[in-house]
Amino acid sequence: MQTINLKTLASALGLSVSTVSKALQDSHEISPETKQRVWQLARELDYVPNPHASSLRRKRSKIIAVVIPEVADSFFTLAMKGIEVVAQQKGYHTLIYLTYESLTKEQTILHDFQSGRVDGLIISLSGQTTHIDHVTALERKGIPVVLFDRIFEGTTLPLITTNDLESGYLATQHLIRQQCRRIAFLSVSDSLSITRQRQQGYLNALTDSHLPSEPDLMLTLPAHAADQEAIMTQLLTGPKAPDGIVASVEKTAILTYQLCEKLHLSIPEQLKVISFSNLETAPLLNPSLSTITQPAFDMGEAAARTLFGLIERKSLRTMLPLQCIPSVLIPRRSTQLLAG
Amino acid sequence: MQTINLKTLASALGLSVSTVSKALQDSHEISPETKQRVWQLARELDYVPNPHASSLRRKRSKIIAVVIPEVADSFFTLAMKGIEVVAQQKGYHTLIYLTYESLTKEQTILHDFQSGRVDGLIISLSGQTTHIDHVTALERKGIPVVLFDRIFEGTTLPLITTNDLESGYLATQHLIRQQCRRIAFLSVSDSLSITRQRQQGYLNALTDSHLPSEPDLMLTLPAHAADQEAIMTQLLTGPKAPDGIVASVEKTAILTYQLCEKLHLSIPEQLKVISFSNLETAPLLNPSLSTITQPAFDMGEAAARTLFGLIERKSLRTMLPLQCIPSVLIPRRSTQLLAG
DNA sequence: CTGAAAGCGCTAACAC
DNA sequence: GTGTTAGCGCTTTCAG
Repeated sequence: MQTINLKTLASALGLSVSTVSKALQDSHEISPETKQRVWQLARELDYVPNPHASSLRRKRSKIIAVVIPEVADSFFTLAMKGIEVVAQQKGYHTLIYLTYESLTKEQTILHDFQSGRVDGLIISLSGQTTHIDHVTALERKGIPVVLFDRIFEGTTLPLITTNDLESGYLATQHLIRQQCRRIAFLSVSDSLSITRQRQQGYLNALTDSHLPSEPDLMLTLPAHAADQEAIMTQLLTGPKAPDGIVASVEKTAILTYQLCEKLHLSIPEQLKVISFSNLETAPLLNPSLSTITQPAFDMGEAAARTLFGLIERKSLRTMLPLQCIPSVLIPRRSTQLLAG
Repeated sequence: MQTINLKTLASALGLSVSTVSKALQDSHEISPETKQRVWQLARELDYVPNPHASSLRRKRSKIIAVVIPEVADSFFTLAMKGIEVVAQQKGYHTLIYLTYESLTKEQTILHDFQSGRVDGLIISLSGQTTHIDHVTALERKGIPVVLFDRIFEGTTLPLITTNDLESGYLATQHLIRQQCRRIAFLSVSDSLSITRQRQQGYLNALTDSHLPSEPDLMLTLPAHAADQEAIMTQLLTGPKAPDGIVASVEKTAILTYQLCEKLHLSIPEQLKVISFSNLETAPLLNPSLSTITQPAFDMGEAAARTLFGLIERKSLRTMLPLQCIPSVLIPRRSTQLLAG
């Protein structure tokens, strides 16, 4: 089976390659009749243009890259979908990369993009990422980048976030109103801006309610599952155990639930829990989990739209305002105040 | 900033382009000294090869495509991760496409791959897909394809599945042993082979236990959420309501839970539920959900390994045996038999 | 061991 | 309105 390309079409039609090329692109310089002939034959022979040749020549690939730390989290799954919807609509293809929270991997992946492999990048930073030289390097090479969710503070790159500081505040305030007095804050990385924001919100809420902040109650869990469990057990069973938990990451809330079951601690009686989460099953958990629900899909969509904005009219690279799409607090049974 | 390519390197080193190219590929025809010089300069100037040029010339792209119906399901999220791990390890890039259960979209996406955009494809078919001409067309053009999870019966394409028939049987048998007598089977598509397999397992189990199969108890839910709810409510509140449910798709189990809460039906007292699912939170639901847990990650990994096997030694395209990775039944409270 | 040359398939000046 | 030409950046014969 001979692969069919512009040359095939051209000679079959007695036209030049360039005429066929222009006809297929519906160029105004080609007569309607010729276009018709070209289109028809192309359809008959099922011509599919070679994207590598086109990308090489045009110096743009119609491909974007999405780089995220993990996918086992409902947030990223939803965000990815938001991105994919827009990309498909725009006729772009989407390369996906997971960094597994590793800065090295992130750097390697991004470095490759110097080559012109992709026309733009949407990235949520790894938990290890403490500087973004590898990201700004791309920007400088003219490859548009949009940071979303796990952004980096103090950069002029376009950012899509949610109101992490405020949400951290509201989550904590909610627990305080439910009469918690010893509130723990759980995270998995302390280098991330979203974690710091959420934690700052937590601290602000404590301050505003004249509650002390105790370092022992602010836990950054290690990567390894066994260690996580040990540390958490220590927290929950210690003499100064908390009566409320703000889980800044879905995973830590799940861990809390698991341990509470194991340790026979009852939620919300002995411990109230609220989590940043997009779990569809949050209302169905035992007990149903109070959440700060992030607009994951919308954030993905916004990131993609912003990126295509930059790709399509690179010229006017005006400073884009930070786009902040608010999260919502949904109280459920896990933070319910019980009579008695 | 001038983009640096082979020509840049070559002239800077006083070598020819082809020598530099070969050196970078560590070809044996190049002297060690020359290689050293080339490598060093390449590193200094931060040379990154242009993949489009390379793909065009070599006629392979080092890119694979993953086409799946949805991503909002924990199965596909995990499977994707399994694929990505292998791809990254093999130095391949991964394009991701969602079909949103649409055959048309699936066809459009696959048609584009005729162009040589990707070196191989891993696909789980859309719910609408009733023939796979568009898939075999790729195979015939020499592009390896692996079907996973939602496969098509009666094809010689390599297949990665789990034991759907047996699992359907076991799930149903489990409910029967828990003294259910009117067991419903919920699905979202009846054209899919996995659905048919699971349903056949369900039917076999009924037969083996001398229970009648009632058409009214086999529900294929429509795509639209509102309709789903109406139909399910009718099922659950009707005069011939079931006392057990086999949910062949995670989504339908979640729906069942939601409606039971709304309708004040208690699980497992009035209704027992078991679901095909990979929900991490299944043990934490209220009540904890009995599941048939599919080896999602392993299936993704197996699919990717199989694909790379085909890509890397296309020649020996021996008939690959169907790979079946078994699921496991995990009984939890939602099917518990209660005293009294 | 190194280099010259051809060309992958497509696009974009620039002629005519 | 159509064709000619010259590459995009890389790989790969084939000479030397």
